[in-house]
Amino acid sequence: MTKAGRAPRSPDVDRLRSTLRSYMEENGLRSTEQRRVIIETFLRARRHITIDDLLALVKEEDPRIGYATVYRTLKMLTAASVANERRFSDGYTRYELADEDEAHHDHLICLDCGRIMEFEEPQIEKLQNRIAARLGFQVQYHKHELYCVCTNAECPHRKDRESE
Amino acid sequence: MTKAGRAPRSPDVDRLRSTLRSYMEENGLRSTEQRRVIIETFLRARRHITIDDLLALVKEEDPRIGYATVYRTLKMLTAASVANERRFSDGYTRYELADEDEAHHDHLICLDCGRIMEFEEPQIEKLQNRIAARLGFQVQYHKHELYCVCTNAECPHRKDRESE
DNA sequence: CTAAGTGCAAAAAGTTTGCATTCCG
DNA sequence: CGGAATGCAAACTTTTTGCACTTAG
Repeated sequence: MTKAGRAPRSPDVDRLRSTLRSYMEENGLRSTEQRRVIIETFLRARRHITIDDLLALVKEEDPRIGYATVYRTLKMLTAASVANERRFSDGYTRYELADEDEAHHDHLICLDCGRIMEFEEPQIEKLQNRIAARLGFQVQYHKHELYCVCTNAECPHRKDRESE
Repeated sequence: MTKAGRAPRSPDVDRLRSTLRSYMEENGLRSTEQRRVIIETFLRARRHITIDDLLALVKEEDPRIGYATVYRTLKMLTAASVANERRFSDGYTRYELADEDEAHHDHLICLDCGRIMEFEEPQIEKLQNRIAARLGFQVQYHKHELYCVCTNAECPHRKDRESE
């Protein structure tokens, strides 16, 4: 439950910044005004943001920044292991900070309102590793998504459900 | 384990045919030569086939059948709950027969050779339902995919792994 | 007959890239 | 300065659709 809903400001941000700094240095990448704005906005943004949504936020700060720069910056963050790409079933690629337990959390997607929540369940991790081992495999990464409807009648997000 | 690898010819095919027949009747849909070829080919094909691959098989039988017809026929099968669409991380939409336990199996994808295997683990089902309930949700459907590498050195499919 | 289905080619929708220009280091 | 980064627009990739023609019922 602790991770449900909006993730708290991650304490990892500092670590991520320094990871990124190293990555950029090692690869001779430059720190530009656009990248700074995009990265700061991304660090502040909600998790699982799409390029379009991030671009909109970025444009509030500097309207001249274009889609391609946001796109390329997110790719850079991904390459630096500071961000992770996620593809849910809505056709968009979404990005999230690659914080510490990134490898261990999964997602619950609300079919009513599109909210995306996170959960962790070590027991499921164990079971899936066991299954893979039994079949002769080792899990490199996984995807576990629960597409749900809200059971709380008072949920303010609940909507468009008269059709049942 | 019993479901690993190629699924056995499902005994559900008869049931699916009749489901489809009803669906088409109820909706005033017609049985055409193209649809018959596409459907028979699909029923015979391996699971998780892409439109392109199915089209190739279909063209062996009748080269004049086009992509759009295969596309629309698979959409029809999906609407009739005879097939299910699956999107893995390779950019293609894949289709599988919606057999009995379709709702309960998940997938293991081999990163070495792209093979897709199935597994079932009722305990994971239970755990995920419990998690959703705790957060105030009910699972409608889910996606659980394990992206793995093969641990069997003799695996004939194993390849392109010298780079580690 | 006529509404449904087909095949083609064009439109969408998202992602990726080429290139002239700008700018960091 | 020189190579890296940017912004635009064009190219791609895969899915979806419009339309004139064909055909099942």
